[in-house]
Amino acid sequence: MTTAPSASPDLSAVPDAELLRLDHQVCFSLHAASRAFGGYYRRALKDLGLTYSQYLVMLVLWEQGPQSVKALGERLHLDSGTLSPLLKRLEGAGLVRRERSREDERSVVVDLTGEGAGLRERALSIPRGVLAATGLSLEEVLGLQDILGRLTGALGEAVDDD
Amino acid sequence: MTTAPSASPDLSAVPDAELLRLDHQVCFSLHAASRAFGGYYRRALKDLGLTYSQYLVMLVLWEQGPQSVKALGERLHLDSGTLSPLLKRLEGAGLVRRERSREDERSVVVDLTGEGAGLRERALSIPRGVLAATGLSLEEVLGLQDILGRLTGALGEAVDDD
DNA sequence: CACAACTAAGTTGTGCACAACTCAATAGGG
DNA sequence: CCCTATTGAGTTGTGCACAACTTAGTTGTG
Repeated sequence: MTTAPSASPDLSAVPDAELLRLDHQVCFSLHAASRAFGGYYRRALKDLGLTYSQYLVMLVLWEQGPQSVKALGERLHLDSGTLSPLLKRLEGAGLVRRERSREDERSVVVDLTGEGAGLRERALSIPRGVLAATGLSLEEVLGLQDILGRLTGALGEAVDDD
Repeated sequence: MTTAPSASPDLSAVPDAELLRLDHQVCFSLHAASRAFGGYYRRALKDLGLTYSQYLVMLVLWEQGPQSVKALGERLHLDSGTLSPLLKRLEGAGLVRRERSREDERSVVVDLTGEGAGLRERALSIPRGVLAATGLSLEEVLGLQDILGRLTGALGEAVDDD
């Protein structure tokens, strides 16, 4: 396959105004897709009494068991300002326990209660529905994940070295 | 090139538990990418005094001129509950004007002030930096947009017919 | 014309995301 | 050993997203 000329234009030759329009399209489509996902989950998770973000936390706990708030935050890219109140709500709902670590009193370990662990059974049917609702093939989903992962990594680095 | 067998497995043969893991990665990677984007823009837009969402609204106004809150909401997939306070803040910052339409007193038309229109010049340099920070080629960006657009559409429909 | 149905904005309440901060516990260097 | 720097959670304040609701204005129908 030869290089398609129109598919890899010299970026520096594209005028600012054109890029502003493109930017509109890109950040908008990402933002919109993320919120559309949120909307789907909001309905799917209503029965379980979970929000989208709470579901993400539960997924980590179901997969990887008890861990500190810090570890959860690293996996989910969230800080304590977001996690602390969220975990409090999960605790209030009886799904998790929070306990100060004995080895390091600064650390709080989050663990599933029996009810929290049991909720996993009811969550098992959700992903198939989501996958169907996306209308994407498995290949497309995997390709999407790959690009999104690289995007997140690159943007994170760009922010780090300010 | 022949079809790669592992790339299109029979989805119904994949166990629920496996999908719960995959699912984690899909919704999570989108969520994470969206927030990483937001983080980049937060810094890039600090000088302009805009948030990410305010920037999206300004992009629409720069491109398409004065329009009702409803029209803005349709373009951005946002409702008045989100837009009303956001527009109030933009008005407070002196970037937009809000005026009741004379033809239809229910409707409020949002228009750029001179200052708001002028801000576009300072925004012109942003997209090039973002594009560079993503580390993606223009083809990948366009492909991403395409998939995200279909995703949003499909999820929206899935939610509509509940 | 009257009045019921609908529509456009705005308000209220809940939850998430994140910056900036506090506080207590720990680790490390002199 | 002390004491300074760092770390882990949590709190506070701001803004976004959205459901549910209110209010005012418009449309359509009998």
